[in-house]
Amino acid sequence: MIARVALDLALGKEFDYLVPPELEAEVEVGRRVKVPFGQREVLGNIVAIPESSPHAHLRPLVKLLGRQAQLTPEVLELARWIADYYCCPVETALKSVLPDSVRREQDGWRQRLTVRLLPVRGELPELTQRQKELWNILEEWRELPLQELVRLAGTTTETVRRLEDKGLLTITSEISERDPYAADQILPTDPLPLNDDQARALAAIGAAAKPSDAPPVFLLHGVTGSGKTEVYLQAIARTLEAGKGAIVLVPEIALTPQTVERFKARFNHGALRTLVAVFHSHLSVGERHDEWQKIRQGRARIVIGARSAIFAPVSPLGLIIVDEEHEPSYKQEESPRYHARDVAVVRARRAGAVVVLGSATPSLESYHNAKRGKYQLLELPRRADNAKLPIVRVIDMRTEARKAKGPPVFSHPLHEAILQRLERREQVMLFLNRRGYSTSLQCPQCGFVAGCPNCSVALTYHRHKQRICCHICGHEEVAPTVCPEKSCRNPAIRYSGLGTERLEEAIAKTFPKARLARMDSDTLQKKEDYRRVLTDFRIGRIDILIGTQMIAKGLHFPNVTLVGIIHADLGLHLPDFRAGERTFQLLTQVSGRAGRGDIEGEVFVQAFTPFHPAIQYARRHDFLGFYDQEMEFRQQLGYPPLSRVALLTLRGRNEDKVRFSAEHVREVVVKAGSGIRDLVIAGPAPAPLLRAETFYRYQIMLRTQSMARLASALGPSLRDTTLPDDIRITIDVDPVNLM
DNA sequence: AGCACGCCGACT
DNA sequence: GTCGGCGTGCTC
Repeated sequence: MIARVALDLALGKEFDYLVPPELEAEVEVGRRVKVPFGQREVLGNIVAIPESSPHAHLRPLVKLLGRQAQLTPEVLELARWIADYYCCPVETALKSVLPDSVRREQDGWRQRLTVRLLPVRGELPELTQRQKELWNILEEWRELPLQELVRLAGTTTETVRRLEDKGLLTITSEISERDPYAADQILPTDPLPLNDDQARALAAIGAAAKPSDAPPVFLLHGVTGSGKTEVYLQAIARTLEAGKGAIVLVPEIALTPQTVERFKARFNHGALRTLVAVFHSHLSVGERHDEWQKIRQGRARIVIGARSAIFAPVSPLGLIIVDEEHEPSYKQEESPRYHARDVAVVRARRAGAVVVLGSATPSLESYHNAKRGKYQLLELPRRADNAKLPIVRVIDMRTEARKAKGPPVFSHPLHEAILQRLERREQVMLFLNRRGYSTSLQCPQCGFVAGCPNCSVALTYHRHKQRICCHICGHEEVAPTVCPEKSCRNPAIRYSGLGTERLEEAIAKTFPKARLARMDSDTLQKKEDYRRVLTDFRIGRIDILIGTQMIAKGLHFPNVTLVGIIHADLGLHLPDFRAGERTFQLLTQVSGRAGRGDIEGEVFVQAFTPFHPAIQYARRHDFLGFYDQEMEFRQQLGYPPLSRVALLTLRGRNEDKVRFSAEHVREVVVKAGSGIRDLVIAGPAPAPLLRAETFYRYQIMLRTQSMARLASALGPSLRDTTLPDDIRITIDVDPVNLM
């Protein structure tokens, strides 16, 4: 018997081993193994059991790990698809598909000494005072961890051992499952009544769950607060009733205890009682192992987690939900560079499962698929509590700048609105997607700009630290007080461009009585900080919350009636064809923070290009209008979703060498893609950020409608291309970040 | 990935 | 004479 093994080394090659006769019965595809490899031993996964091997001399495998195949056939196939489509070795795909916690050689279970009461035959023997107390406690519990018993009885393990010697109890080592949510008190909840739109969506999803050969992908387009989660919960309930499991993907930042609790509360109790497994980056290795095993063993049938939860071994799988499907965090920015939303669609199709992609601002890709009938569109156009969408006012900062001497931090109307909220004891959120004090430091006399020595960006001034910092590589230096240019030394160096630190200062100066908090990665060093600030804000200990990205998503505070977007066009002019889409999404999401509950919200959008479509359509809450307009632009330039993109990036420390290698790679691509009619090859060109972390980068952008074909041609031919060893190449299929 | 093999320069 | 630098090639 032969086992074909993909080793835990990205060699892009599988190796065959003999199966020792005594292991033949246990060997199966997907199982982890330890095998000899040259002078050492390495771990890997059995990926096939072939009849014969092209190799004459096979060595026997050392041992099998675990009790059953860690990779289900379904997940293994998914890894193969990822390797093919995202152009990486299968081993690299396998690395993402199986969590580290279940790849290890030693068993991942936590063993604990457990004390169990034994039946007493006849008379109870003579016991000391301490022993008697211990006995009484154990009689009540019958079985409990040794540590626990010792704590309760206030004695030492020695006393317990004495009782063991007398034959009154046994001490055994047993698996004890870790529960990251053990401390939480979760009260059960019942399904909520649905409004007509929700009921219609649920009915469509439910009808699709009936066995069929091609269950549809639904795009659930629901405005912020339209009650998408309740639809998810009830759709999951129906999936469980049909005897199948579900995977729920949420963006990492939305994976808060509240989100998890909402799912646990519904399914940990009642007739459909099932365990809910949770995956997120803050779990320990051990917790992750136990959560994974819960699913693998079928004790948990619902998984909620971030990107990598799409690989959870749920079987049979009936439903996949991808909440906030437009979120860029679903794209993994290292190899394998997969997009969890797209993997979800592929996995569901193969498993015969239903997919629900939910968003208030769907990605153009998904909405386009819905429009051309590839996905089925479900709409939730109203807020579930019938609250109105906030009024959005766009403020032209050009005229504001003309009125003042230079651009003000906040406009007159926003100033007035903040004053009014403070008087009414309502809360305000101010959003500015840029941290630090000012974005650049410039000498007006000689033109000097403080730039990063490692990256092609200006250094950001951080006033609190009195340093200038690079937001790409982390380089820092002391902020100069005079122009550093030797021949200049001008003391009047100028700081320009607004960051959250300066916004906070300006607010503090203008509204001295208001209680402020700033949330960005500079103020939040620990994750408790995040929770603490949000709690303070929720209970009204803060009047004005200032923040970057991180306050934009998913948070809801009923007393927030005003949201100010300080610089709406910040991201609009980035060299990225999705700049408009991102801005539209961000403005819509941030606006959604205003006015839940019974008070109508108001949003002020400050912009220097107030008539830009991304801003105007967001102002009118008009997704469809934005979509049509943006699609026209994408069409003209042949960008996604009308084509698909693959981005090749070469990086190295010598710019000429990088450029030269990129030219060479272009030739390789021309050859590999010769069979693809609509292939457009652009570049090589310097990356938008030419230098990052001391590396020069050049890019080649490929566009085609047949990405699967291109990818499977590209992967092997680029792997066969030899480049200088100080030049690295990455292939990003369906890139989300073009920088 | 990591380890051996191999072929040239410095040194107890 | 031996120790060790890291280029090249191989591992079923």
